[in-house]
Order: sequence, then structure tokens, then C-alpha cells
Amino acid sequence: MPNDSSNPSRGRVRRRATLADVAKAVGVSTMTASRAIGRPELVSEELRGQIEIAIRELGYVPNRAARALASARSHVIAVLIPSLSNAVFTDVLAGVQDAVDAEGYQVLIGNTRYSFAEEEKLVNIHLQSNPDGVLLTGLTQSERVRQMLSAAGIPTVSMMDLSDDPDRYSVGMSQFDAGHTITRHLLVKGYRRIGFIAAQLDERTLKRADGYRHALQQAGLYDSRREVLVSDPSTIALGAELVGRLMARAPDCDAVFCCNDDLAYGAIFQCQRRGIAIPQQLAICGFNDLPASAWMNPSVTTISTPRYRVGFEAATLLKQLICGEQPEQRRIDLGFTLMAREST
Amino acid sequence: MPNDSSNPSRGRVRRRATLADVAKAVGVSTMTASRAIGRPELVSEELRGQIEIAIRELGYVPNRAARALASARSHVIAVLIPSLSNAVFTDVLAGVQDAVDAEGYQVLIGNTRYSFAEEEKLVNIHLQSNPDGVLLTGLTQSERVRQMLSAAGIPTVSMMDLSDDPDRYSVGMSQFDAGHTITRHLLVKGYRRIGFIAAQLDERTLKRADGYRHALQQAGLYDSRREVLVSDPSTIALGAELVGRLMARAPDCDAVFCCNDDLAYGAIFQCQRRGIAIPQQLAICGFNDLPASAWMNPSVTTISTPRYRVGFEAATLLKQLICGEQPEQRRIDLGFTLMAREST
DNA sequence: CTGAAAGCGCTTACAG
DNA sequence: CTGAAAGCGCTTACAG
Repeated sequence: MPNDSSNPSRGRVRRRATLADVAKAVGVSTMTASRAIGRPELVSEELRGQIEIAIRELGYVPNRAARALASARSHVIAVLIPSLSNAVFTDVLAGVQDAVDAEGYQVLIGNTRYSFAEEEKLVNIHLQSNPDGVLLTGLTQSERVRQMLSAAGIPTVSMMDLSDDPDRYSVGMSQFDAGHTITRHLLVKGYRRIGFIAAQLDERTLKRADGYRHALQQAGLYDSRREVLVSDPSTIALGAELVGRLMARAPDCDAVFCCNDDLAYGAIFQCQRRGIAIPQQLAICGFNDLPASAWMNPSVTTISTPRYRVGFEAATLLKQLICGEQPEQRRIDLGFTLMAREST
Repeated sequence: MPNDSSNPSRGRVRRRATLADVAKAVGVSTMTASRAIGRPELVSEELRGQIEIAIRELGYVPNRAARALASARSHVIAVLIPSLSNAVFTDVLAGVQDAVDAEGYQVLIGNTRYSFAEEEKLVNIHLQSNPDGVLLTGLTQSERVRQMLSAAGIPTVSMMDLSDDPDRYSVGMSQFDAGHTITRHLLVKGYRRIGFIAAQLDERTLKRADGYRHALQQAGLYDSRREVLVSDPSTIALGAELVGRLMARAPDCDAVFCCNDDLAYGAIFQCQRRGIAIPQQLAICGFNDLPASAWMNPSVTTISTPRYRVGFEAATLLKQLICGEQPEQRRIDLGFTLMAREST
């Protein structure tokens, strides 16, 4: 007799209370106890009250695994982001959580580290949890990931970018347009020899690069010598290094578009150390509008991206899909805002 | 006949393959198929090979819920951190992931937002997943949280601070000592009217404050007018504001210890805007050594904290506890490092 | 090295 | 509004 189930509240080897314990305590079937939790409106007020009391007294905590197994609905949403150290994606995550929290969904976070192979592993692992839906970052995934996801028949929404594929759902903004816009801003300000430094070289960065190139080509000012692209992870230290490389390659640059704010901060710090006046000798702009951008000296011109809202709206859309609703749009463009500041 | 289970690979309504499907395809019992996955050394090489092939062909993905239910082990580790937007805790998380990834544990992340009430909710929710272990941030939890955790009988490790309680496991560093050390550094440098600004006022911040006070009292230089403490979340903007408030209250301050780097950055940016020379007119130091600290102009004196290692070692310790091993120490002190830079 | 039986803790139809 | 039965997809002893 391993546990004293006749008296769970005082048994020695007190195993965790189950629904059956709750039901027995009240003198109802487990069905009724189950309903009192899941669909309380179907249970008489009296019983519901007693069941609630029993739950509290026994310290009953539902077993998610059992529920998932029986109901074939996990109430799990998997979110795949490329980085946790980049504030952009923790903001996205915050939006996802806020959209989904109240509904009792559990968010499974996967950090792909910008690697398709990692993403593949994570999808496979997360599929073991039978997620009701998956949130992906970006539009590009490996073929196997697409296969696994479609084989699983799970609704999926892509974040941060916009897809033209009528079979896909996406919430984000045009990375190309944003890159184009900030480059145009530099041109309008009168800069003519505009460089570009970029790291990581993920899909979104490359689209910003395209926007940059297109704007300069339109103006007849594109010069590939002014580009420094490396695939290393983006950091302040790397920004400092890359602006140095750029100035070595093309010392006549009068402005630099950094593919994100971290790089821009590094570039600014480096210029300050070298006595290069910003923006007088060199204008510098970033991308994302992280909190420091408004406060740096000089304050940093950048593109403000709606990442919290991306997470929120993507999760909202996913919830609709999970519930079988037909969403109004498959593609939600949340736009971006140019923040013109002192650094340009 | 809803699904063509006799031919799962070509059935119309193709439901997800189960272990039974794999077993049937090979002509073995589900037991053997199960073993081929979980303890392959117990299965003959031949069968193992066939089973592996069947798994691949059927696209079999194990059902975590079923496994958890049957085995009473979830392979889930819950991690509670107070913030996702603070790089300190994403670093901790990275350490946890790296320590635990290979073992097939799934990490459930809970963001308490520095709220005991939220923490309570999260513990309750995560307990539904039957975690094998829980990682907590800090030493202070609500009474209910402690109750729930001990009732569940789940091993727990506290991160970021050190506990004297012989019943608890903790991995971190002495927040008091670190606060004391950096204040001593200011004293040794010759500063005499040292202010303190702090936000959030969580447990760790308050211990740093105690370290600051103690150092100044020892030197006979403590003056409560020089403290500005607010419970708002810590941001660069708040640092800018608080240094302003401090200078209004105690204009003769010659140094400021900011309870973290974000606040220090804001203070520095603010001083720069007001034409206050750092460190000549006012020395400023922070806490944590975030990446920008080494690059700012002036570079920022701060305390480097071993947060990645905290996550890694805490998770490693937790794994031991989960496996029933007796760890060598209940309390792992990872220390900290003073980074003396230009701002002081 | 392999398998038949039982059961983990829920929920889903289906009755009444 | 309530309940008896069956089953979700695995794994745990226990045999052999």
C-alpha cells in the first residue's frame, strides 16, 4: 500500500492529487469535475462550488500531459526566433506572450541562433509537444522544416517580414522598403558617398541591403566598394571594427548605414575615439531604434520597427487559425518609422 | 473508416504516425520499438536498424505528452526569470540552454516581470507540466510558491544570489560584496561624496545598496541624501532622470554608483548633455558589464557578473538533483570582477 | 533480447 | 445537468 489514497490530505506518501481525487472528495464523477474546470457553465452552481473547494484543499494541479493526450490539443504555441540576446526578438516575444497569455496557451521558445540546422532540430523537438500552432521568424526555412510543418498540419505564421506567397501567413514590414527609406533620407540630407556595414547577413539584413543598393542606384551613386558585409553575429564591438574597415577601404565615405543599431553604436564609439565628428565628418545611422538610440550623443538616426506589435499581431492571427477562423488578411503590414536624429 | 491505417504512408486522412505504426511496420511489439528509441542497447542491432528506417519512413515523431504521462518524467525544466528585456537574464538563459540542451530537456521559460504574484501564477502553470526541476531567480519567493514547490517535491535551484539556508541550492555571487567592492573602488580613487541611484528595487539591487551603505559607513561618509531609489523598471531614460534628481538633491556629489549599467548609460548621456565632464566633475559607475560598457566614451567602470555561468552551473546542479545525485555543494559562489575603466 | 498486460490522468462522444 | 465507457500514445514492471 504505497500511498494512503483514502486520505490524501494527510497521507504519508502524498502523491499528487488527480481529478479522480477531486471527484471522489465531492462525490461526483471525474467527468463532472473535469467539466467544472473546463466548461463550468455546464455544471450546477452547487457542485461547481464544492469542486472548486476540493481543488483548493487538495492542491489539485491539472496534468497537462494527460489533458493534451486525451484532448489532442496541447495549448502549446511554439515560437522560433533567431536570437535571445537581440532586443528585437525579446520584444517580439513580449508581444506574443501578451497576446496569448490569458488564453492559457503555453509558449515554447526556440532559439535558432540564425541557423537553419538548429531550426530544423527545434521544429522536430517542438513537434513532439504537438503544438497547436507555430510562429516562425522570417520567410526562409529549410525544405525539411516546411515538410515537417505541413505534414503536421499545424497552422504557421511568419514574423518580421511580408510574404507574397498566397499560401502563407505573415506579419511584419517590408525590410527592403525600410532600407530604401533610410538610404533616401541620407541622400535627401545631401550625403553622396554612403557606405553600408552589415553583420549576420540573415534574410532581413540582405533585404535592407537591397533597399540601400536600389536607392543609391536610382541616384546613380552606388559603389560596391562602400559595402562591408560579414556573417559574424552583430555586436557593438563588430560595429567598431567594421566602420574601421570601411574607412580603410573607402576613406571618402560621408555617411554609413549600419544594418542595425548595435553596429551603429559600435561605429559611433569608434569614430569618437578616432576623433571623427558625427555627423559633420561622417553621418551614421542604424536600424531598429533600440532604447539607447534616442539617448546616445549624438542621438542616432534609425528606423523604428514595430516588433512588439509584430509578436502580438502574429500571435493573434495564429490564435484565429488555431480556432479555425478565417482571418481577414494573410499578410499584415505593420510598417516602420524613420527616426531622424542628430547622427545624420 | 476515418483513416486508412493499413497504409499510413499513402492514406488520405493521414494521421500522425504512432509508435504502434512503427512497430507494425517492422513486425515487432510497441515495447521493442519504444526500447529502440529510449534504450537502443537493449535491442538487437538488426531490429534496431529496421525500426530506425520505419521511423524515418513514417515520419514518426514521439508524443511527448504520452511519454510524460506514462513515465512520470516530463523532461521539462522550468526557469523563472524576472525579465526578458534585461540582457542579464537572457545570458542566464543561454547558459541554462547550453547546459541542458543535449540531454533532451525542454526548457519552459517564465517571465515573472519582477512580480511575486506573476511568479506564483507561473509556478502554478508550469507545475501543470510536471517539470522535473525548477530554476528560480533570487532567494525570495512568496510563501505560496515555496509551498507549491515543496508539495510538488521538485528539485529547485536559486540563481544569481547565494543562500545561507542549508535546505536550499543556490548558484550566484554575493550581491552585497559586489556593491561593497565597487563603492570601495570609488573611495580608493578618492571620491568622497558618492551617490547611489537605483531602480526596480528587487532583492539583488537592495543588497547592492546595502554593500554601498556599508562601505560608506565604514569610511564615515554615508549620507542618505545621496540616495535616489525608485521602484520603476530600470531603463536608460530612467538613469538620465535619476541622475538629474540626484544632482538636484545633492549637487556636491563627486561620484555616482548606478545599480546597473542601463542606469549608468542614461546617467552618462544626461551628464554629457548638461556638459558635466565624466569623471572629472562626476564619476559614474554601473553594474553587470553589459557589452556597451567597454565601448562607451568614456568607457564605464562596472562589476562584471558571471551570468552565463550562473545559468550553466545552476542547470548542471539541477540535473544532478533530478538524477538523484548528491551534489558536492549546495551553494556555488561564482564571484564577480571589478572592471575599472574611464568613467571613474 | 522480446512481448502481453496494465496503467499514467485526463477528455470525448454518447446516453440519460 | 450528470455519468459509465473507451481511449489518447506511450512506458513500467514482469515474464519468458
